[in-house]
Amino acid sequence: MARGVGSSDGKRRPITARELARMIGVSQSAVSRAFTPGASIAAELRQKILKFAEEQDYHPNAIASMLSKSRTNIVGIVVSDMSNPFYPALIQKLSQGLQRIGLQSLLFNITKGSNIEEQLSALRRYNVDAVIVISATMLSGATLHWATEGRAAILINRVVEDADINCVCCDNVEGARAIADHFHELGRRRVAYVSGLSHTTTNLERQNAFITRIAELGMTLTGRVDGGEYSYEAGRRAALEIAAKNNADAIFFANDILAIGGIDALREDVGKRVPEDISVAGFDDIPMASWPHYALTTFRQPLDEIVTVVVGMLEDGSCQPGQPSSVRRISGGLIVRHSTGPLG
Amino acid sequence: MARGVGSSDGKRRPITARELARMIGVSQSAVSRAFTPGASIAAELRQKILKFAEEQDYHPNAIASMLSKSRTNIVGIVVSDMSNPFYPALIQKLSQGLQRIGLQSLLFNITKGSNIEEQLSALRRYNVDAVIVISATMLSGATLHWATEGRAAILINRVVEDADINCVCCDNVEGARAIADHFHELGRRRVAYVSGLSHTTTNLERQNAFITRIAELGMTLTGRVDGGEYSYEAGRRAALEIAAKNNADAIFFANDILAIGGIDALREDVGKRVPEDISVAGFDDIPMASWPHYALTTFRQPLDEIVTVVVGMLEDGSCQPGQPSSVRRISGGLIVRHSTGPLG
DNA sequence: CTGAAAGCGCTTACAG
DNA sequence: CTGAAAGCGCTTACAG
Repeated sequence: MARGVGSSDGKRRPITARELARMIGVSQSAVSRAFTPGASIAAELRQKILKFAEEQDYHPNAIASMLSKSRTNIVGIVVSDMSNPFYPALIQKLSQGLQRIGLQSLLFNITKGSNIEEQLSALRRYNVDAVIVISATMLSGATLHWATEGRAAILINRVVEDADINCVCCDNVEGARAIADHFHELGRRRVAYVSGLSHTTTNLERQNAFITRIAELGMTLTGRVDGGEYSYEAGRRAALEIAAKNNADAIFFANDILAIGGIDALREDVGKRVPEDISVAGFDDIPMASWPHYALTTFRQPLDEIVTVVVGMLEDGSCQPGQPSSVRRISGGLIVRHSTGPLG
Repeated sequence: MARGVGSSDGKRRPITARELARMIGVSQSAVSRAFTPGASIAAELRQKILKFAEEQDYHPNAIASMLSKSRTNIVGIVVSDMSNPFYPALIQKLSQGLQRIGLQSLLFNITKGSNIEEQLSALRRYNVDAVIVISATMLSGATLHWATEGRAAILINRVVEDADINCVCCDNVEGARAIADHFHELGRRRVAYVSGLSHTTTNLERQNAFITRIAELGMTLTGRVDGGEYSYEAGRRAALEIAAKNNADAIFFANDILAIGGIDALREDVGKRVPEDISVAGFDDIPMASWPHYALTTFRQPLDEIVTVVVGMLEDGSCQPGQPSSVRRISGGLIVRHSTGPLG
């Protein structure tokens, strides 16, 4: 076998509990108990052992612990698209939230094309305690089931109502309605909608709520384009398409990165003024949305609350396989900026 | 103990090698060998076992394997700042590169303020095979040594020449000189420099090379500001400071996200034209650098090559503790865009 | 090539 | 409260 990571040259083996126990003259069980909160061990013995451990730089081997407790304290985080700036922010907050309750994050970056089950096989072999799926797209229902069966699982920003699975999701209906209402108040009447991936639940919820609401308000849907992905480039292409075919005076993009691409296309490629000629709104409130050139009106996804709910479910065990699954909708908030100013 | 992730309710225990072996009527060793590439086992036996395994949905338990091989196939990735869009892109490519050679990524998101060694303690307890440190900042030399001692380690974009540690880094000197040369060709003569964190090696290299080069070229350094962090907001603040005090006709920002903030401040807050009044260049080539409003001239960090080199070092074992450490400089490339157009 | 057995370093009933 | 011992599910010399 090739050398490479893990070959043993140069690595000093760390000291074990048994060795430490022998040095102190206690049993190995005692050492284990000293490191187990709530274990039945005399306070002084624990102190003594911890002191020696410190001196000898002993740390319990987590791998051995995993094996005997059949619990890893590892959460698998399944992601597919870090190019949408919304995800890095979420992942960062999430992994920090998990760290706070003693859970580590094992990152699974799935890519289109290659065999996804193969990419996720480590999820099962490593016996992660829980799976958090952030990639709204990419995973079919079957793969999702396969990847999460028999273990705690939470989907973020993807909803599967029928299947027995936990979902934590921004309130897309609330958000899409808020955008529609906002367009209406601004006097916009010919609106268009741009989706990222039309079949995703995130999109369906936003799209249906938006279209329903504009109909209620007596506005016209002048165009609907599917970008094919949630990206800056897709937003540009979609905006061009809408500008070419429709006379929309407002566009709601399914998320911010699409909207930002859209604004650039409208201004740079088509020569439209945003917002004077056409209002643009997005969804998420990524950092770039507040950059002055875009000043994008958007519906904020409450990252902190989402993370709090997810971490809470992991902490209280309510996402365990035995438990009834739930769909948690987290309320967001409309952020009005310049991209939806008055007609000019 | 509280319920929570890992409590056993509802989880079916997966089948073990011993159970599978009994079903087939072979030894447990045989099952293990069937799953070990290169193990001495008859081809037919292996096929038979793999077939049964498939049927019974048996997968070797990676935790047990880790314990007996004392090798985890896990790489700890230490990150501190995912808000700079350069890092998500790097992490994504890196984790995919690692996955390709069978390594999983355990993410460590360290945060200012709290105890870093505590946050990194899992790095040791989990016995990761290797540590990749991406956070240029945050880690003191001592912490770095503590976190990586005795195991394979690679620093990305941070260089510690004296310590015995592996570094993979974009050629900052090449990049900073290229920017200086480019400013000079454009006829700019009064240049300023903005750092993110002045004490980081990344900054020192870029700054020193830049300042040295402009001196060689007979240009004047009219200002130097430290942003205090690599962020959009810091870039804005720094640009304002420079605009207020100096009459610079070009600014080199230590990275793109600073430069983008700088452009916005110059245009929105100070009313300067970029590039007609002042040229702006950055470093990294993040996606936003190519957005038309910024069209930022920058020095591209070759992400793919960096990842290739890192993965290669992990694969061939050259980053093992026993091996001599090395500093690998990866060559980048100047990307000229509109932000450094001719004087207007 | 194959199996029995020791061992990886913990946890945790069990008995005292 | 404490220790001896079985067990977590693999890997891998060792003997055949």
